[in-house]
Formats: sequence, C-alpha cells, structure tokens
Amino acid sequence: MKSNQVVEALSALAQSTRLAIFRLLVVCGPAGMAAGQLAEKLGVSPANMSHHFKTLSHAGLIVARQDGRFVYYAANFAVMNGMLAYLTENCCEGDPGACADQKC
Amino acid sequence: MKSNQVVEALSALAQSTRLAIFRLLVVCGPAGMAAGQLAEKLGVSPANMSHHFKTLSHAGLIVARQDGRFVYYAANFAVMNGMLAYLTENCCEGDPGACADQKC
DNA sequence: TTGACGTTTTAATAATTGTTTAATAATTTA
DNA sequence: TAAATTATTAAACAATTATTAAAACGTCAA
Repeated sequence: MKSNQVVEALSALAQSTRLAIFRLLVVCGPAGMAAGQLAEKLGVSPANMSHHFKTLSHAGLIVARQDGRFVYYAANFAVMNGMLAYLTENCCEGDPGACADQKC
Repeated sequence: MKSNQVVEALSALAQSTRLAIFRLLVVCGPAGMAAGQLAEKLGVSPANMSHHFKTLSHAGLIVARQDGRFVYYAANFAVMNGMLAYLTENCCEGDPGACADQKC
C-alpha cells in the first residue's frame, strides 16, 4: 500500500461522523447497511451523509451496492487492514522484545 | 479509548510528513530519534517539524524526552494500539467466519 | 559570560474541509 | 404517466489546517 493511499484513508477516518459510519459498517460485515438507515442511526442529514460516503468510498474504505432504490454500503476490510499494517510495519526494527511491554 | 481521542490520533497521522515521522519512530522503538535527525532524514524545515511534533504529541502518539540540547521523540505504542483496536472493534459482529476471506 | 547550536514559538498567508440549503437523479408504486 | 421515496450533487460560507519566515528560548562549550 502506498503512502498517499494511507494518508487518504486516515484522512477519511479522521472525522467523527465518518469514523462512526465506518465503525458501524465494520460491525455489519460484508452485508453492509443502507445509506438511509445509517443516516437515521447517526442523526445526520442525507446530504451530509452522502458527502461522507463519497469521501470514504474515494479512500477505498467502503464500497457501494445498489439494491432497488436503496444503496448499501459495506466496509472494505482489505483496505482497512492494509492501512493498519502500514502503520506497524517494521515495528521496533522487527525485534519482538524491544516493544513487548507495549504490545506493539 | 474515546472517539474524540481516536479522531485526533487519526487526524494527526492523516498528513504525509507526520505519517512519515510516525513510521520512522515506530521502527526506532522506545529509544526514539532526535528532532534534528528526523528533520534531516525527511528534508523538512525544523520549524515545520516542530509544528508536526506538537500535533503528534497532543494526539498522544509520540512522547518527547530532552537530553542535553537534543530532544528525542519516540512513538507511544499504547495509544497507537488503542487506536487500531478501536477501528476493528466487534468486527463482523464478532463472528470470525463472516469476514474470514478478508482477513478482518 | 559570550557565542554557537538545536529546537520551539509567533504571526501571517494560502489551501483545504465540513455543513447547510436547494436542486437533481434514479427507482418504485399507484 | 405521475407521485413518492431514496440518495446524490452543486453552490456557498464558516472553520480548520499547512507552510514559511523571523524571532525567541534553552543548553552547552570555550
């Protein structure tokens, strides 16, 4: 995963509404949740949600799937895990003992 | 870990210079690295670096330690891991099978 | 104590981001 | 086809953020 992609993903999650959206979708799993249901659950206007979905989608963190007049969003676990791995890469020079106390 | 703390940590990492700083410090381990050395390594001005250190420190992601006229910064692994755990909490409703394909 | 070094702070400007309102698009039901 | 539902887009404004240059603050060595 490239640095720019990681920055974009982190940036997408660095906002309270989007973080809440993403966390709900992580719990939902691959089935995802409808846009309107997420909006209601979080008490955010549809227009505002749509902007946030766009940001998260563009970062690759969520994917959309249309079903009738509903749009279901689901977390993209591959991108999430790529981002997490990028942050911890070569932790403590790969020496497991060096940061054992900190569960690194 | 609280949502606001996580947003602050993600926000701190959502910038290319700060992400690079943090990654170097993760590799360094608890010993850390001097501010000037990091600045030189990344080709960023000391003043600019100082601002970024402040942002990362405030988010709790790094800690400073003065040694003579040098200031050493080190990654705070506890906060990093807290942040990572927050993102994956209750993944796929805790069902390991639901997202097995995606290494969640 | 003077001067040099490493780092931080202040102040200013340019660029990016979040939210709202209103309008638009796509899909279903009557 | 027309109306209703679900979601997205466009435009505008307020708020936040990144960068630079200059000045200031500690610390050490002569």
